[in-house]
Amino acid sequence: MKTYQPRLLQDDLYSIPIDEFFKSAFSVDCVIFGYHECELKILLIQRGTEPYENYWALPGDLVYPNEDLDTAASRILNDLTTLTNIPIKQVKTFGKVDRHPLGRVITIAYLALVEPADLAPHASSWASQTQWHSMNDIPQLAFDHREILDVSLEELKTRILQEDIWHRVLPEKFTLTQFQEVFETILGKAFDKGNFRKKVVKYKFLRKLAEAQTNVSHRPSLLYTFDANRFQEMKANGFSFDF
Amino acid sequence: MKTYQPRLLQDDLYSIPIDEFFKSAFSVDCVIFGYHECELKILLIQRGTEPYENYWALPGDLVYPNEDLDTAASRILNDLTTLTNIPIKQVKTFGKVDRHPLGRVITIAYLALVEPADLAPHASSWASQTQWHSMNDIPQLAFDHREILDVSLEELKTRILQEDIWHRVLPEKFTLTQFQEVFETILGKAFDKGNFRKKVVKYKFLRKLAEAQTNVSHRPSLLYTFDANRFQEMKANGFSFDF
DNA sequence: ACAGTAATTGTAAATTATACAAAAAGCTTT
DNA sequence: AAAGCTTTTTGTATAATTTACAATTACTGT
Repeated sequence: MKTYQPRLLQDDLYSIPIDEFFKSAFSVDCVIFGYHECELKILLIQRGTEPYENYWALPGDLVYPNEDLDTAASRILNDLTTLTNIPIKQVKTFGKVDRHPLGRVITIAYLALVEPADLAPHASSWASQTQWHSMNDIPQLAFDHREILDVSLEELKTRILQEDIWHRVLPEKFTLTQFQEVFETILGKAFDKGNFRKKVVKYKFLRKLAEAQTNVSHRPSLLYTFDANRFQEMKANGFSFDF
Repeated sequence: MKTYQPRLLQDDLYSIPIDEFFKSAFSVDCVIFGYHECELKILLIQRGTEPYENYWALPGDLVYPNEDLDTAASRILNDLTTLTNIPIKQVKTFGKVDRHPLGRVITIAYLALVEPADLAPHASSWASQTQWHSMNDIPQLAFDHREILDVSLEELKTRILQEDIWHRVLPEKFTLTQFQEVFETILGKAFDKGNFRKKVVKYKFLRKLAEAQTNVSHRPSLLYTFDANRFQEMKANGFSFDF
């Protein structure tokens, strides 16, 4: 039988039949955060089968033998939300030996931030249900999903400063207050309104429109749009918010 | 035969025997950067077997069935350098379907920064040789290792600002100029000496000693040590250099 | 018209960054 | 021993940015 000779070791102590190495699987777990009106949520499914039956869990699936990892992540997100073209990016791989009761399964976590209102209401024609949970009230989770969620939240805090993922959770035309609220909610801290506004306006990728809010019982706010091109240019030069 | 029913799909189109999923393997590739006197290097091995025989490659190995990912990374680093207790952290997982000619193998990249002089000279009792290469002169690499290296270099630039990995490439007692050179080399840009010094001194985790350099043909520099406790405290509060 | 509310603009003080220049402390050369 | 060379170390004047507020504005509802 052909054996796998570890390339880095000098003796034969650890010779293991190569087949033993090709008995693993990997899954992708999607950490799908939702933001709506100052609340951060997380999309969870309730498992319909063992192991961890009835537990809440991050939506995930095994990766098909001929499927790229990134493709698998997009597929799962799409199956679950019907959303397409959502940027979804790798966070980290979790690979403890005993993390999965059924065998050696490592999982690659992916992260996305979406607007919950964009989701097609998902009739659960299969056993497990899908539900948004507030980040302030997370049930016990299956596997090591709590750890994955914690790590991903930290990653979200980093990404929101570097990428334009906040764009997806705001309407096409938005106020600077709405913009500020996204950052306050996700980063978990408040900013001085006047100073925050001056800081972001000077970057020039938020473009002031001629329109204003209507039907608000106070001074109406001017509306802004996002100039994605300008942002990409700045990102290419290493731009990042320093909140 | 038992089949794996993808949890997220509503029909049976994709039912695949579950065995098909457990035919993958994963490897760990170590991106070991070395810094010495204003030069950044990378540790490569020359492969002694197919595929990619004779190509230079990042040192890596398949992960044993009962081995944690982090453990595998430390093992490989230790086999190669005899170094222990080096912090080595995950960068990213690379999982294109066709990245490995022998089957479905995804690889998890890990990163470390070490002082080349610390390495026990490694008699190559096995076919492939191990060698430091300047980052300015990288040969063609096996698999997708060039991409892995590029991503890891970017990650190194981020980590050097947030973690104390620079500590390992400096002697116990070092000058502020040496300290500055590490950052200049890795980030690839120069800083004003006076201003750089003032900025880092005010953080208080570099402690001035009563000693100075000797036998230098110019004003001798005062020596500093690193106060790791103070740094950890600051890191816990979100500290990061803003060079 | 007036009160209530949040948006927007303004500003003074404090802090930090930047670009240099000057002084200091060794060795080396004359 | 003095003068020169080199790099460290400290200083400084200016510009730029941050911060904490205050003042003003523009709507709705009474």
